[in-house]
Amino acid sequence: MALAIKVSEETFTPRQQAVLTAALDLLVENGDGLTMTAVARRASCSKETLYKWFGDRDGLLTATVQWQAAKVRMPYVDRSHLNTKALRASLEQFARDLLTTLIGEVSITLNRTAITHAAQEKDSLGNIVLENGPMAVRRRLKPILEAARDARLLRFSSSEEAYRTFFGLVVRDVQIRLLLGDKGLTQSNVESNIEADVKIATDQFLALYGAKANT
Amino acid sequence: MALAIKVSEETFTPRQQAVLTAALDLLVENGDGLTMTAVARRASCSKETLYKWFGDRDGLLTATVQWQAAKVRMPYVDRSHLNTKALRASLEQFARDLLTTLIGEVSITLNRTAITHAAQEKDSLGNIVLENGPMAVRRRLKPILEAARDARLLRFSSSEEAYRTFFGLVVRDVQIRLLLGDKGLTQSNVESNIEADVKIATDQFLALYGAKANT
DNA sequence: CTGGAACCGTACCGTACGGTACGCCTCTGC
DNA sequence: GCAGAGGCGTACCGTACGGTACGGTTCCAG
Repeated sequence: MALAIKVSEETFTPRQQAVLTAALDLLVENGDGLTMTAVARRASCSKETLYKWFGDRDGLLTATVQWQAAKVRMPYVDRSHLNTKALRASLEQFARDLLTTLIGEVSITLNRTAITHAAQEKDSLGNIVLENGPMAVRRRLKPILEAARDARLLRFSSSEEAYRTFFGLVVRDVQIRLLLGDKGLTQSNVESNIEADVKIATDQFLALYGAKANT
Repeated sequence: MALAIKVSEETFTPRQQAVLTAALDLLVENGDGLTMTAVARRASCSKETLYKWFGDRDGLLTATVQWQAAKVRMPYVDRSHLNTKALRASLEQFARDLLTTLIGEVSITLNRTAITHAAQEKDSLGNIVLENGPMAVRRRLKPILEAARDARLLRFSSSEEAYRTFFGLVVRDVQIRLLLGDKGLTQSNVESNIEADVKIATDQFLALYGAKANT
């Protein structure tokens, strides 16, 4: 419902961004404890303003998720002169950014919110998160993989399969465990192992798809 | 906070199971549309009975998740005479069961419910799902991997790392996409590819950890 | 100075839902 | 046959929250 907000083009005023920040903070702190009253109080604005700007609760939620999800950064990779070393570095950078992002509280919150939403025939939030998460990775990674294949650095028949393998090797069971609130997997705990995990995943990926002897 | 229901030992009466079935159905259909009134109506019982049996809404939810999650089946594997072929078959069976389970509507619903719950400092449901999902796989898979290592069929330094790699290779981005409600990934769509995906994942795992030449 | 737009704060309304109470029925043990 | 337990259906209560209305304040344009 609400207004179909196209945040992609729309620029939120600083005041509106402050409101969205408040909303996100509440989401992170409280999960779905996001009530309009709470947001209004936190942002020191009136509920009427919230409804005027965002239409309804769903609109506010959508704007918040959209606005935050768009902030996810993906590494740019120079595709012009790929060699074994540069490819490895690029892959490691991808893995590092992916892991760093998805163990962050913001990512966990956004994913949880979108999944909760998806549990009610509403897929809009899910699509936003998908588009800025896995699909963004795929869009950015595939061209690199294909360039590497053209440069005879990688071998695979389906770049889709290669991308999914990379994703699986990097993410493993980390994301689902974090989403489920696994206590044995604190954020700092994972964080300290990122570098090692990045290296393992990249090694494994190159072992599977590398054209030459691995490593 | 309800009664601490220990479903693990407790046997639900058929009538109670009928109620839990109704609750699960509502969860599957409606996500969080699970209201006490709806369950009572669907199960043709009184709300008073629900509260008597399950304490409160959370208790009913917990019982439902617990009861269903415990139904997840994991393949038993004969560890006595492992050889290359048997190992491959076992791994494929694991991959097949894992994929089949987690693309099912019940699994998706339980995971979504638990994640929604985890978004509110409540980790009980998350722990139940974790314990019967990823952790159950780990418990069952690790001994096999270690037996295979002892039999010189696999090589790895950490069975934990090997398990996680297997999990990642099998699950890839399928689960998160389903949880987020990705429309490009219908259940039947994935289902028809299970066999191929199982084979790919197993091949890849053996390529990485197999002691001899791969395949 | 004045009119109006934007917005804050708060009070208010309607509803949905968790939880309780109660009357009535059915089935079982004595 | 009868008492009591278990359970169904429904009415009811309290509250939390989405959404609206409105008075008061600030700020700007003319």
